[in-house]
Amino acid sequence: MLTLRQRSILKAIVETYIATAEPVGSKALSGKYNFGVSSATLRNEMAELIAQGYLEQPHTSAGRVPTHQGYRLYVNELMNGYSLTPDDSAELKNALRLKIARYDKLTEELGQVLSRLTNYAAVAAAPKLSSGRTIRRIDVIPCDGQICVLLVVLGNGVVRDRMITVAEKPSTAALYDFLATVNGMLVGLEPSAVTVGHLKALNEAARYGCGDIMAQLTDFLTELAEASGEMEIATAGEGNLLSYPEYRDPDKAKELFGFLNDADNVEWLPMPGDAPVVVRIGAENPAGPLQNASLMVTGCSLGGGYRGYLGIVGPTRMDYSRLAARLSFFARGLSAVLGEAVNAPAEEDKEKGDEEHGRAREETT
Amino acid sequence: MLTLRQRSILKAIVETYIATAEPVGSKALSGKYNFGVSSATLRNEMAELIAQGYLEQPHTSAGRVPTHQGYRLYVNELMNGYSLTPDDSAELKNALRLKIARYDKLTEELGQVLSRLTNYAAVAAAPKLSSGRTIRRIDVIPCDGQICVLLVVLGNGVVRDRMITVAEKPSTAALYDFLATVNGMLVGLEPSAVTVGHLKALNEAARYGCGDIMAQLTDFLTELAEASGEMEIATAGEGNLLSYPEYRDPDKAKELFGFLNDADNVEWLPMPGDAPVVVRIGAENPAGPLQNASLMVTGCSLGGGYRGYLGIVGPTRMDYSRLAARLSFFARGLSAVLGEAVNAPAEEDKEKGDEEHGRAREETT
DNA sequence: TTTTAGCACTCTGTCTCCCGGAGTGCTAAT
DNA sequence: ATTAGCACTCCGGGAGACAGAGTGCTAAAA
Repeated sequence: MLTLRQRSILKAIVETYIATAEPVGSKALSGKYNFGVSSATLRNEMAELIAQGYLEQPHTSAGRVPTHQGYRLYVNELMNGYSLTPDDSAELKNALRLKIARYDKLTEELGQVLSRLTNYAAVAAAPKLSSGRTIRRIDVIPCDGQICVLLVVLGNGVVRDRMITVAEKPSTAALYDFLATVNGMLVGLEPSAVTVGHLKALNEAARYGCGDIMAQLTDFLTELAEASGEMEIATAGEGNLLSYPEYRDPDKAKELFGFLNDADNVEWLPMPGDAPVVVRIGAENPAGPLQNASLMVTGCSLGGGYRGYLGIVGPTRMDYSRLAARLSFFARGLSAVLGEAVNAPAEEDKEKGDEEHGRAREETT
Repeated sequence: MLTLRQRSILKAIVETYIATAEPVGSKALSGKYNFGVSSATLRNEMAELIAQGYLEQPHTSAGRVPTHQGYRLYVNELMNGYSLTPDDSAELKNALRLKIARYDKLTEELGQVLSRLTNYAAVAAAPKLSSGRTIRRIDVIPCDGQICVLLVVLGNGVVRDRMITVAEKPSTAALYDFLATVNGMLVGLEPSAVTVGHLKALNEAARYGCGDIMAQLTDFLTELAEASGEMEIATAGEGNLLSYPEYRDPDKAKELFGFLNDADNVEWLPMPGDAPVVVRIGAENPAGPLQNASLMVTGCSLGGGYRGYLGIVGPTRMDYSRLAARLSFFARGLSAVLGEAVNAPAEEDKEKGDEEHGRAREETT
């Protein structure tokens, strides 16, 4: 229902608005781009675009601003795939040399890197470590005094530990027996698959001063089981948003900051299955404070079949094309690095697809 | 050199300025407090306070604002010890029921709690886990495929782990021998005390396919040794600052945010030995972006002889008295909880000193 | 029928001016 | 030493003026 010319006008408007943050008028537009038509014609076309809901006017006699719908059309059909410049990809690749020594700080570190890379607020999410992994080994290591360490090693090299205190230390032999029993029964199960029956049986085996340990192990396993399937989410770089005129009002900024920092709430983060990059523009977001912000999210493989998610939060007036390209490139690079850490595959197909990272998949509406 | 009356006038000015964020004039002051003197006299005294550097005027014919020096005197000598209300202490105690299941997220979680509790930006610092602890046990746990997990258990129940990949898996027996040798040689040492000699000797012992593991263990130990003595630092709740008029200018806010989030830099955080609460006001801070902010820091015991630090960052116009009280109470409570987790002492002396948390120790100048 | 030129109109943002209010410094009287 | 009084200063907010950018509409041109 939009003519070709209308589409290219919309595209031009979105792009200049993204660049300037100011309503764009017909004259300025016809000066910058060369449509071969006069500003009057542009005005007529813009009027039509307003009628169809792609643009709006802050007030009569102001320039035009894209609506959510306008951005959406832009993202879905209009915007160019962005070619990363050599500088871009060098920068991104460089950022990928991050240390992932500590798996449990992965989300935080990724968030920080990503926010620095994009100059927006970033979000990173990964399944909690125990999620869906089977128990490989349970161990108890006595330390100083009454302290012991409980260790649960899960699939893919994930280790969870917990410090406990015991009333009295079991003998080495008793501990050995205890561990043999426990491991015999629980290895191979997921924490969530440990039943009351298992625990009861183990409790009986836990004589000779291991009862105390058993109780705390039960707690620990329960906790691991409960964390299964949950996502851990970290945000970073909120401060970057203060640069953008949209967030110069500290109250707005504060609202969004507060929302992003409320780590308990993950509902707002889409977790795309296979779309390269999911974009949610303004009102498309379910959560209130995001309704005048935009969110871009992409998934990445964390190795071992686990998926993490990387995203960017910013004003609706975002450089979607460029950011989608960077986000997607970064996520793919990360997948390669993490996949490599686990599966050690050959990796040198990185160069081949640099151009076509830019196209974002439309959000299912 | 200040008369008693001047001191109480300064006190009144600081307190009303803290409450209102607006320059306080002689008339308003004489209306609110009852000094038994007229506003003219107040003016004379205020002029003297300006001459001595405790106050300043944004411009002629405006009210007065405390200088850093004024705040300093207030904090050192003028302010009342703040009595926590029952609500206060209930709230604080409640916050102490936080989960400290994951020692390695301690700083982040504490920072978040503290910022929520105070409505300022908060900072928490703790020594990196490996700092100064001896090796209790080293273990290697084979997982799926070529993945193994390297475990190093340190004193006080601190566990560090690392995922590694090996070219080929050693046999169970070889691994057993290898671990026996490694543990025999390294247990009881601090990671930083492991010498090249040790490693060389171990390398020779690492036959039967364990060479790969040994190399990665060496890396890991080196890393642990290097982290010794370093502090880990986390900030949280920067967004809270946006509420205060001092940070309504997004550029100011951004500068401070950026600074606080630069985790590499810890120079700016004082780590008091025994002072209840250290206060650094404005220009007393070494770091640029903090020079028009204030910082309150207190230490707390993390158990096992380790000390962490908790702090608050905000505008110089802070409610020092109240915050010092809360900070100190929180830190003491935390010390009790963490001390208990490690040493399990009796703890019920908590109630006794609620009144005198408020007095902050002067910064050594 | 589509495009364009022209024109009158509207709205914003900025600048200036103005004024009330709060506060000061000084002087003279208490 | 204190106070009352007074003239002066400065900020902040509101009213008015104005330039600039942009619009909608109409009538002419293609």
